[in-house]
Amino acid sequence: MDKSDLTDILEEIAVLLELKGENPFKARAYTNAARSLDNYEGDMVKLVEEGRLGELPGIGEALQQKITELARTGRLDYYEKLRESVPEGLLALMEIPALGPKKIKLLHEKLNITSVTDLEAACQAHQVRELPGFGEKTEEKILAGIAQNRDYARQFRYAEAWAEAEEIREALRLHEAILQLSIAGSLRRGKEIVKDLDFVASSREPQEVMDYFVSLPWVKQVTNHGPTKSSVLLQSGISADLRVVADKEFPYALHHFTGSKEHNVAMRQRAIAQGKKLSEWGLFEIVAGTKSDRNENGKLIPCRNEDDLFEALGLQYIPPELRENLGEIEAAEKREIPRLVEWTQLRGTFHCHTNWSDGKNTLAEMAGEARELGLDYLGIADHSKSSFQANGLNEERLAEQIGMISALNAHLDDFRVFAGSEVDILKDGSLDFSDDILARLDYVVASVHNAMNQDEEEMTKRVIQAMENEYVTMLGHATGRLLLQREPSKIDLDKIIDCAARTGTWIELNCSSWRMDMDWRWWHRARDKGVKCAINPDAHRISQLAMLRHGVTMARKGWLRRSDVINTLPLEAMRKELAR
DNA sequence: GCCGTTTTCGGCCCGACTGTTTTCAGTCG
Repeated sequence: MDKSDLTDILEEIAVLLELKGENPFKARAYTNAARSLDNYEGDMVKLVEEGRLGELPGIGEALQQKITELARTGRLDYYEKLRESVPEGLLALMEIPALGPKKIKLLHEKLNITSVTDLEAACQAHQVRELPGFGEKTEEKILAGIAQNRDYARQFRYAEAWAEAEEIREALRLHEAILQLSIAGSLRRGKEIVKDLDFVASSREPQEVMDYFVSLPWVKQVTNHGPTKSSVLLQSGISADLRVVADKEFPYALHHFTGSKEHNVAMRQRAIAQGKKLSEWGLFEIVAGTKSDRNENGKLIPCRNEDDLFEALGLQYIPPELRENLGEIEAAEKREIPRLVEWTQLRGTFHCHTNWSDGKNTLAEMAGEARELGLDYLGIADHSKSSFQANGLNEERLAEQIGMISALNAHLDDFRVFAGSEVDILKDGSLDFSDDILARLDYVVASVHNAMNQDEEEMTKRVIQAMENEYVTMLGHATGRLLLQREPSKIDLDKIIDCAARTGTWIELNCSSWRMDMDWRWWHRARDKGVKCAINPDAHRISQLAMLRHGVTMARKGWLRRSDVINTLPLEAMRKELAR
């Protein structure tokens, strides 16, 4: 049983306990333990065998026993009994908005509902509205929720959500009652998948701003319309929240609504430990002797911006991308938050396609656009012959393209096009071109495009073999995932990272909106082993070169500095690097 | 179920909004 199976079970136990009406803090203990395990980067099996699970935060004696039983036998008696005591269909009801453990429990007890189908029928028969705490509106909300979930549990890729959020932000900016405004939430943190758009604004006329927000042209439906907080469903299917506060409250609100939830919990606990209280309304000094009355906030510690807020808690500023409670608070305390890479530091990029294979634009057009973006060099890496579905180049066409590129370079001053290839890593780990062909290129991206369902061992071996080839400059899209569409291939990224460190092979951060691969969660580890990152847009048309900006966001989320990203090298240094 | 420079018992982050009530529980983020 691997770690993710284990944490899934712990999280399920938490939900089951809630549904049974157990002590909610007990349920939370299971959630906390799951997260703690998830964050542990070492060898979990070893930890279990050595009986050192208890060293992880949030894992005490009882959970240590349960996790050990699960890890060793793949089963847990406690869990199985718990499952038997709760009808299976009830778990699915948790996905329906407006329904939580309490209401589900009541539905089950009073109407004997055990599935979404039961619930839908009961709503249609108007039985649900008769229950205490329910009513006509709740019934309608449940029916709408069931329909929407059926439609698809809507999630959105970062780049698409960002584009929409920018439009709305620009529209909001036009409103003269808005003083400060920012995108917040998981989007501001650079999560590769988001569920909604969050905005925070400050104003003296919050009601006006609320009314303006819910009447924006992209709004399909208003789901919440309060005096300081509103939620809408947009035409695109994504929902958006706006919170308005007074100007002096803006930094606290921005921090709060940027999250993550886990980061906020840790920050609040830190505040409490210092005799302070942190909420979306402010950071307060709790005056000694006063009763901890809910409405008694204490003395506000003034902060002009988020920098001040972190400083007031004895922390270095933490960029939004790092706020996942994955060590950033500890680092900030020691003043060890690195200076993260910035978009303007990128000097070029490598993995781009043209109309020679499956791209839409010509060599010259791609080069022109890259120059327009302020880059000094662009690498072309069209597909190799085995990718016939993508019109991959054979040896002759590749030779011809190399010629074209040097001709193009001849009348480009202070810009350079590098000739490369995205060479298929074949099923057996060999490459699609022979070494003497690869030797003629400026660089080589090696990628897997077929037989993506190999088992982990085979896939890992296959990719490592390719990376060991001396002509392979970098590994393309390490797992082959397509966000919200195709799961990543099974591959041991720890071994891939070790191999990259050993062979000096770069690993790509493919920032196509569908990929964002290798995932940000692995870069910190790669960085610490000295592996270089190449941020590449995998652009198939000129407009996709702009994805580089989002690639930098993901690199930042992976704690990467300028020196970790190879394509921050200026042209001359890059020429030498490639020659090496 | 976890945890402890006030605590080994009694806390556990905190507040807005909705829909139901007629002062508040449940849900959500």
